[in-house]
Amino acid sequence: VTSIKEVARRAGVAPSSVTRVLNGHPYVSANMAERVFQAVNELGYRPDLVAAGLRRGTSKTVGVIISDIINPSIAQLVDVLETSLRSAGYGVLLASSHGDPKMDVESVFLLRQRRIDGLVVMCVDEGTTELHAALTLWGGPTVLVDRQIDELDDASGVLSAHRQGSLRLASHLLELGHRQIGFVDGGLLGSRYVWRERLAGLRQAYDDYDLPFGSMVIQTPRATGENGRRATAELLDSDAPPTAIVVGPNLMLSGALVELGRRQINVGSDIALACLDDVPVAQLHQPPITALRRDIGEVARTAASLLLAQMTQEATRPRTVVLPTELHIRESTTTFVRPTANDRRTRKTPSREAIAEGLTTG
Amino acid sequence: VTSIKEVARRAGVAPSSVTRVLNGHPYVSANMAERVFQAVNELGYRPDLVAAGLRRGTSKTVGVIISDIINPSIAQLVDVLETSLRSAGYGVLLASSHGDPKMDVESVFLLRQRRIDGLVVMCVDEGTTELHAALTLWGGPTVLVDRQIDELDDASGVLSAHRQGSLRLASHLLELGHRQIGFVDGGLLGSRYVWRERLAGLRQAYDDYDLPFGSMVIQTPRATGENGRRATAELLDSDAPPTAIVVGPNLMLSGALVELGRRQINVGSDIALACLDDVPVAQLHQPPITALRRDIGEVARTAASLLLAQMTQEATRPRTVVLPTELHIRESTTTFVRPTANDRRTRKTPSREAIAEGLTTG
DNA sequence: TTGAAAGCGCTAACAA
DNA sequence: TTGTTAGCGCTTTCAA
Repeated sequence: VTSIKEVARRAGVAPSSVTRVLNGHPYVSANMAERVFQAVNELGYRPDLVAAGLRRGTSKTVGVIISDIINPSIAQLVDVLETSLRSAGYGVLLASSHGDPKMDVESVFLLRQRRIDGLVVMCVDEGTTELHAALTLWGGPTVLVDRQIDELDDASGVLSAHRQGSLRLASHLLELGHRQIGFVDGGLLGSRYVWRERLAGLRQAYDDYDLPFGSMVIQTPRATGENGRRATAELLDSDAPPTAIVVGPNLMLSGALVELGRRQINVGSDIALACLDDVPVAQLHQPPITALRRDIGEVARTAASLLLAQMTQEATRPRTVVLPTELHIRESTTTFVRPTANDRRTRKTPSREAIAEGLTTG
Repeated sequence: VTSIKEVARRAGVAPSSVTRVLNGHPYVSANMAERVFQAVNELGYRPDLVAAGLRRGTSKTVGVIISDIINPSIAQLVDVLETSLRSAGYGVLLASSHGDPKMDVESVFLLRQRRIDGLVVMCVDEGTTELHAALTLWGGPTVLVDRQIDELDDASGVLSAHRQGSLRLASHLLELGHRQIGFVDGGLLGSRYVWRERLAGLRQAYDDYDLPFGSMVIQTPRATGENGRRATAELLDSDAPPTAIVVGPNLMLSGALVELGRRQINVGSDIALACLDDVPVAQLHQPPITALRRDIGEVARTAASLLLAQMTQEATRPRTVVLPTELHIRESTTTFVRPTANDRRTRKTPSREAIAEGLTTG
């Protein structure tokens, strides 16, 4: 309500001088600075960032496109992202697509209309040409999180090494003698990149052991508890039920645990179970559940810093950073009586790091 | 990048005419409208909402202050809120406090600087005078969700009938013969209103049955799985261990289940268990867990519509709406062998609706 | 070191 | 029915 003019009038100076004082212009007399500060305090003046942005050509606002905030991992990402960006003076404009790829596209347009300085993309489907077109049209600083768009060459990216993680987890299970691995994840509405990489790692593990691909893979549209439960039931009811199950995080894991509980199948002793994200429940569960861990906070902080670099430094080239995934082996897979002990074999290639990616690429 | 001037030039009209066409001004010739639309399409023009907002004095943006988006209930609220507001043409600026009441206050100032048209408050601590001062200074359309600030008389509110729900749940347990009820919730960093009301309902239930208050109440600072587990352990290790446990949602519930599992205490047969929110796990669990349900989507939609009413209709008085809570009784409480059958008694007042609040108040 | 003036992109009042 | 003009609140030349 109080504008810069009122402050100027009260301090007996010109509006431009108020700006100079507040923005730390080098040439201001101590006398004027003091008068301005006093007026500012008396009036409780806070500059209008929208007006300033219009003039400066920068809004100090970042758009964040998310597929579905109900997913706790995404919620955490948004949380840390907001913290990092806020401390750099940026506000976060949120656009959720609720699992609808069309909203991904519309969000890009809407955020662009709001003059965002940068964009973080955690969309539903990064594979549509409409989205590629919209992002190209936008053309500003962009970071893709756990998504890959080859058609977009001037965007930064933060990826987790899902393929490597999946490979390690599957190798762990194959090493223990498992041959039938059930694989349940909510991939249809979510990142294509993550799904593709996880599956590739799984395939590679069988390949490394010179075994035929023995996984039954179920991809659910949404990562809900009911879908997790149903997919688990489907696995258990199949002709060749798995001796080990790998399941997506959060509600999917809960759903799987519920179905196993109903059938009185004990995790660890009757079946091996592992989770694709190291969520709290995995650690709390008795027995503790083997899981892949990635540092979501670091993913978010990296995304923020890549974006800030692009927004503040003109010359910054977009970069893609791949962050590591760790396998945390716990009792849910280690206490299992070896299912096919007579068929033990070792990896044909000695190094399990064969496909390890470099941690950063230009 | 393309401004209204370029559109005007291409269409051979004045900029103001472009505005008129795009904003549906009544007096525009079909001829001009067509030329403008064509130019708009050719250039892919989308008006700059920031500039329009500066001129109009309205930003079509709403600020949302949240305590912690990690909480799935809050995530869902934000999700539905965003949907409702977006379809009314508003963008959502998110400000998370990460459990720090000071950030609540700072967020109000920051959002104000960004010229928001309205504010949704789901802050960490609605009880500080600093926040009251900041909100009063802001003075625009405001909706408090599950929070109550008496000092603020021109804000709308959406509340859930937590007291009534808690009363019903506790009555249900007392009716079954339980006398020692363990009560675990993460209230310290979160809404004072919710905590206060839930506790009041619990107290009232004992009162209605003319029984001495027999609950052991544990308030954890954050609603984490580990805190839920630890509080449950504390209850079970106490001198008078409870025969029934009431626990907060999500991770708190998971934590409680874990601790009971570790001790081989079977839910339903060895102990009664109920949850303060009807989260998916409560329904999936075997046996299904008795829970209080509120429609979070409706809470969010109500908040959105109250805010929209205040933002669009000048004369709208702020309102507070109380939405119902339902008790869903499931096997986790009904299969329990009555713990103190020799001490059965009925409620002294016949109506359990004694404290039922009216569903809406001015 | 400070003030006056112009302008960011849009819209609304006024004039034609 | 349409064009011209002024101005939202701020910042940035330019001039003093």
